[in-house]
Amino acid sequence: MTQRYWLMKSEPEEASIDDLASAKHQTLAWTGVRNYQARNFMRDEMHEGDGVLFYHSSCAVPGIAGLATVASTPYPDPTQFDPKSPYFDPKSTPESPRWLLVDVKLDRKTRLVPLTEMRQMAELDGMQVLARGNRLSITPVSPKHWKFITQHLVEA
DNA sequence: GCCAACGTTGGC
DNA sequence: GCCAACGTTGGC
Repeated sequence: MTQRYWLMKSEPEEASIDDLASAKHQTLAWTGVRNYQARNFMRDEMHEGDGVLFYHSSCAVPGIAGLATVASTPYPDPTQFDPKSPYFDPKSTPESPRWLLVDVKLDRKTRLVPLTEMRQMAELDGMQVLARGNRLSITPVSPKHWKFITQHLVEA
C-alpha cells in the first residue's frame, strides 16, 4: 500500500495544533465529520502512516499549522451516539454506524503557512483546497504538492 | 457580518 | 428522480 497524503481542516477553537500537541500520545480522534465525501476518505482511502497537513480553518489566519500522520484504522465516531454532543446523529446506531473516523497523530508543529501564501505558489496550482468554492474538510494532496509544502514552505 | 458555493431535505 | 428551499462552510 503506497502512502498517500491529505489535508484535514480543523477549527482551532475546537481542536487546534496545540490541542493535538498536548493530547495523550499527541493523538486525537477526528470527531465531528458529518459530510459523506470526507467520511468516505476516512473509511475507504486513508491508511495508517498516510501524511496529513493539519490545517486551521475559520480563523483569523487560515493555513497549515503542522504535519501529522493517520494513526488508526477507521472506527465509529463515538460522538454520533452521544445525545449531548452537537454531533449526535439520532439516525445512526451502534449496529450500523453512519460516521467513521480515524485517529491523527502529530508529527510536528510547523510555522503557520497561510492560505494566502499558498495561493501565490505556482507549484501548488491545482491543489484541491485552493479550488474555488472548496468546502470539503478533508482533501487529498498529491505527492508533488506534499513534497513542495514539506520541503519548501513549512520551514520559515 | 457578508455571501458564494455547495450539500441536504422534502414536496411533488 | 427533479429541483426549490434551506442550511452550512469558510474565506474575506
